[in-house]
Amino acid sequence: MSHHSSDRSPDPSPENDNSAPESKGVGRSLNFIEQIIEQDMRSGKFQGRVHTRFPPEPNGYLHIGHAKSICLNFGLAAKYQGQCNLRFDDTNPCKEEMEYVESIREDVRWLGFDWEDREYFASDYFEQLHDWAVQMIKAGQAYVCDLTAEQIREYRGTLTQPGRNSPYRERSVDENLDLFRRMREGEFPDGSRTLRAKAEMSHPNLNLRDPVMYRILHAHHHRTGDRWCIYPMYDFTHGQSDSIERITHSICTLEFENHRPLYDWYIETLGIYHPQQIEFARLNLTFTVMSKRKLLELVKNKIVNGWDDPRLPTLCGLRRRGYTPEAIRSFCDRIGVAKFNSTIDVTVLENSVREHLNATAPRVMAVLRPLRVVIVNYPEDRTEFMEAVNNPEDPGSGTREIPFCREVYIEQDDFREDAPKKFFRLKPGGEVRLRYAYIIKCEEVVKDPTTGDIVELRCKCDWETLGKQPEDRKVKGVIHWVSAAHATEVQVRLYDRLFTKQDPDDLAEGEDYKTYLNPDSLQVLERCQAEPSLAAAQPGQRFQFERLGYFCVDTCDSRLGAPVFNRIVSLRDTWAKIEKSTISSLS
RNA sequence: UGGCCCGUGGUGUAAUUGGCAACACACCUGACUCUGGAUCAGGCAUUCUAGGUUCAAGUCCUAGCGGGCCAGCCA
Repeated sequence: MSHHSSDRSPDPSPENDNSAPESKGVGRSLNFIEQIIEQDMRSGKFQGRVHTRFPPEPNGYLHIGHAKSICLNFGLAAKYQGQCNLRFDDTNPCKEEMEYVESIREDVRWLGFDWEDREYFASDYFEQLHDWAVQMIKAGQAYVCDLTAEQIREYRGTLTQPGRNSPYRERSVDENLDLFRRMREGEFPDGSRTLRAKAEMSHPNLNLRDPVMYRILHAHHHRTGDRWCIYPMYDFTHGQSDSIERITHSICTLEFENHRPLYDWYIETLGIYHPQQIEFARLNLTFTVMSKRKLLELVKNKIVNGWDDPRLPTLCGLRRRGYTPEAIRSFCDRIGVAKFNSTIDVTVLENSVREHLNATAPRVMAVLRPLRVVIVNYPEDRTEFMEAVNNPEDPGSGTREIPFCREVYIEQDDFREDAPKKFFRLKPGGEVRLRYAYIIKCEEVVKDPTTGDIVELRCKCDWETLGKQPEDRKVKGVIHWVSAAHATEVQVRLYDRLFTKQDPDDLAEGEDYKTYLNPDSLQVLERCQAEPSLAAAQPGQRFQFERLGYFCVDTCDSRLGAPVFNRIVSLRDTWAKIEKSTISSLS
């Protein structure tokens, strides 16, 4: 058995290199889709080709669940030297808009994937789809049905009972041809007729009980305008679109499993190239919701501030929050792909950003809830410049100088009048290290006489402790600080999980998922004190505020010289855990 | 009580396809540290149940149990 010493990857990729997705871990085991692909490679099923596609419907914003699908489809293509198309599945003119098309393009590109010139729309295939429908009518495999939506439902039967044939099922080919032509020409009102496939009304799979192929919809389509008033259904579109694009592996989510027999049936009936549909489990994340309906509701009801609210699992939300594409890709990589319906712990996502940002984000000091500290033995007119490391994980990032003077701000949390046993920050009479500066001792606590609030600490610094440890005692605590005279004031937005419940959809009778909205999911902190260099921070830049977390300069609300910081994710907080566990062990 | 799909630590995903259950996250110890960060070392499983086949079963067979999806002219 060989012992693996800790070896590091030779050169970490530069922060903003977002061009090429990292290759999948070599030697890792294959997921079930890769196994199918490799089998197909061996058998020559698709002549060794791999061609996938990402097929969103442009009726909403992409979220982290879509990222799983995007990474899967584009990742598979890259891994097997194939290609991946971007295809908009736009067969329903009532719900789809160009706004969504653009946001989808942007999000896929941001994630780091390139579909080159292979951007397609199902609506581009409308003419071909129509011809195929005519072909089926001529072959006696499709008919125009005059049943209303309600009647169709009645005739369909139930899960346990077979359906009955439509009375219009035996119309002649000529009559069907004529009726379908007139449907296309706009002669009939919405919902008055449909074109249905002549399949099997007693089939145990309801999808095969004479599925609707075309419906009448006098609606303006975002791309085809008013050219059509009949629109094909998903089932009559998707497989054929895959076929036209010569897709090999058509990967979709589990709920389409029941549709695969119909997917196959249309393609066999039409006698066209046959891609293989493969289904995988969609992503679920703890402490959030992922359904389009709920995301839309949160946005529409202004429970969050738009689709790119940093608390949302949308890709634009995560982007604004400060998540990196690298982090999301590595997240998608580590959650795996399977058919089991699972829920991923959100900490896996959080950890993915921490990992990437730990390696790449420059460290700075900022005090969120300032407490003034006066170092009484420090000269009033003196300023020293302390050398600070920009990123201990990246020696090449160098150092910078931070001003230090008689008055500094520290975090309110870093001082405790009644300090618990294991608290080794500042307390009355106690000592603590100011990071990159002196060890100070708290001599006096100044309080507001009326409110009793602590307003200031008067401390003394030990001149012998700059850059070295005292020999006679151990000072374990190190806290961050900002020089009061030099600090720049910034706004900080502390984001937390949107829901307080692991699974907001796991509800008792009469409960609504919105009951579990986290009231503290956003905390806005004004007048935070940051080290001077941050006045020049540019929108989109990411930093680690030492001991606090990773923060990103907001791209919308920051002003020149007045940056607004979004908390991407906190640092792991061991102290919070200790404190929490001692509290719970007391009760 | 119809059909299809799925059950492996707390959460996910593996297991060279019948050969010592591995990896990540979470959690718990400890070491180290001028970030209570990072890092390092260690701990954490009757593979849904019951039978069966086999020298050997997470993997194969049988029965059961549990979960998901489906009755849009949505995708």
